[in-house]
Amino acid sequence: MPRKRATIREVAQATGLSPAAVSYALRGMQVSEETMERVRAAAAELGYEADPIARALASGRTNMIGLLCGSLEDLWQQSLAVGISRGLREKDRYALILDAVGDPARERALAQQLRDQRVDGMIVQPVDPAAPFWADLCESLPVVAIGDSLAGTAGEVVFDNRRGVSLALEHLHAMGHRRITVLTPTMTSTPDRPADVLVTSEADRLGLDIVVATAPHSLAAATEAAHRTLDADRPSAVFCFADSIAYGVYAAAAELGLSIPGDVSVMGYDNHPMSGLLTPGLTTVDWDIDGIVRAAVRLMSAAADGGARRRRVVQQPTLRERGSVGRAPK
Amino acid sequence: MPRKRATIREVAQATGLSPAAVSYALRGMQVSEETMERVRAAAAELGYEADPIARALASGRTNMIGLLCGSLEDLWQQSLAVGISRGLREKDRYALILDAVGDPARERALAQQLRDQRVDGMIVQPVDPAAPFWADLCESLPVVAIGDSLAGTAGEVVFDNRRGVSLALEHLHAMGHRRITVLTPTMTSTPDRPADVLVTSEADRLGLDIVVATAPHSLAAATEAAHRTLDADRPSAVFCFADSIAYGVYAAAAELGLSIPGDVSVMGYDNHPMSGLLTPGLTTVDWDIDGIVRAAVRLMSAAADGGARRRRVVQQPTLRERGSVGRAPK
DNA sequence: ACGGTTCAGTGAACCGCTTCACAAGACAAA
DNA sequence: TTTGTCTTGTGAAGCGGTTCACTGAACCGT
Repeated sequence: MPRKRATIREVAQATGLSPAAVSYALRGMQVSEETMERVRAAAAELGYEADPIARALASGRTNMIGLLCGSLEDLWQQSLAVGISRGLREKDRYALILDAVGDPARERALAQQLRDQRVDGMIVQPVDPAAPFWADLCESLPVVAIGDSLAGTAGEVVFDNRRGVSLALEHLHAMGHRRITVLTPTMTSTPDRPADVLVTSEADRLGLDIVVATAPHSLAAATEAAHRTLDADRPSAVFCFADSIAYGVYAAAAELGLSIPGDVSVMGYDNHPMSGLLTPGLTTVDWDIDGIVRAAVRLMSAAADGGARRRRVVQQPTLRERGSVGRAPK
Repeated sequence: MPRKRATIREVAQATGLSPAAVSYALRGMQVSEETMERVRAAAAELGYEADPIARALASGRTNMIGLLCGSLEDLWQQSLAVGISRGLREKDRYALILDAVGDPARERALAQQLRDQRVDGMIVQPVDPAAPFWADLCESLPVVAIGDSLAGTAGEVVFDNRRGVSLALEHLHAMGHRRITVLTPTMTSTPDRPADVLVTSEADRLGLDIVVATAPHSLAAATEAAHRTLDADRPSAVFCFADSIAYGVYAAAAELGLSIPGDVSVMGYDNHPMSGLLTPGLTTVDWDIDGIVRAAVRLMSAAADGGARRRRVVQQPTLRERGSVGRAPK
């Protein structure tokens, strides 16, 4: 039978102090060393543990941070979420992890729900960074954006995608590839996606002939999408804007009996741990995931503690060459 | 500027009713259709949204379910967590995901914290199912255990590990393997782990010569552990008690220049989506992850809504043969 | 000895919602 | 008409903390 928890008033009773004094003492403010000790002892004695709900109601702070992911079907984003969740826990906060599954409408709804839930702040990987609601959101609570910038006041851990795309396309170019299909993550109705623009302009610069298509993150769905790409007018290389999608290409290639990189080269983006295990290893653009996690957690903690809110960390990618990109056939 | 949220009193004011009536109306109890309509309209008008914190304090229910994972370094468990989180969200609950990283002490601490956080229930993958605190916990809130049974009142989605182990070892036996190393997930100080017992007894039955060792879930660490195993007195097959660990064996084998299954056969356990993508594909014991997710969510929802608490779902495994287990060399 | 600061601690009003006990009116049964 | 039951709705007391305004005492320099 779960004995009812002790309340602050009981501790007050036990020490002969007022509830207010106990409240202050437990948070180490405004009281003498001696009282503090007395309160601590009594609290320990009674097994007192402050109720986070009551505390949240009174103080307006919940110790929870919303983590709004772009799409948790992406293994890399899963790792990111797990890492951030762990990082926040170390700072004594809880992460409320939600998944927008690449849908801007859902993203909007979840952001709203998270705010209603009274989180102290939000870490988001915006699906639709241009959506207008971000500005309002950023005003009502600290927000840290990962990947893309957000209008309004927000911390940012942005990726130098320009450079990432360069790295990838330049390597493909150097290996002689000219006809390339780019597979970017499917998102419901986001117009003018920055990734597309970047890829197109970079391809132009290099004189590449590219086709942009989309593919979902989940292995089964990505495989299907890749299948269509490879079936049709086959390019000499496929550049996937997420390693998860590249996995789909591997699967499709296997089904079609195509060899990588013999028949088609594959370039990834992320460098998920599994990418090195495939045969051949996936050549990909590496983003230091630990660095991203640390930066996001640090920015969020600072912001939630009332510190600086506007702060920008830029992540630089590196090319991780493995075996999936070969010389283009003549 | 985030306009202050409307409170229930303002809605009461607007409709000329008492706060109590509004409270009831919004939850569809005890009031006439007409008032209900009136309240709804006023609420919509004012943009009223009930404050979950205040509600939680007053009612004692938070709409949050704690999800205590054994080790999120395991990709399969990551998938599980993501799935459950999504499933709970569909039932209008939030998941608070925590990671025990295979440490019973940490598991205990986190369970405690989750309870302090006032979650309505917990879904756990017990690291140490025999720990005594589970009984108390199960008494104070609904608990659904995944994988292992828990003493005390709790819903359970248990795996027929006996059968899973049989499936794996029998297959290895059938393929002629006699000297087998079993790699089970590392956990800090759990004595008499059920998995070990199971494996040992099953191996005895089949007349297998097994060595049990442990390996962590993370790829890097698992690789190192696998390295040690393969370096030493090499078995003809390795049975990994988690696909994540098998991935480490693949990596180690590659480093050592060993071929799978030529030099060593590998058997997994879980069937993570990536397992089919490796070369050769990982032969593994498949647990229907969607089924597990659905069952866990269903049991938890029912229990948290005050329904049946004791309920047991048993999952049956199937063998998924791919190419990583070959005939043992003579 | 005196006004002016600190310091430690108190009371009471919240925070915004739920819920219990009860009341008033409508309606049916006796 | 009286009594009893049902339906709607009300008032007020919580839930368990935090925080603001304030008091008394001690301490300070002059």
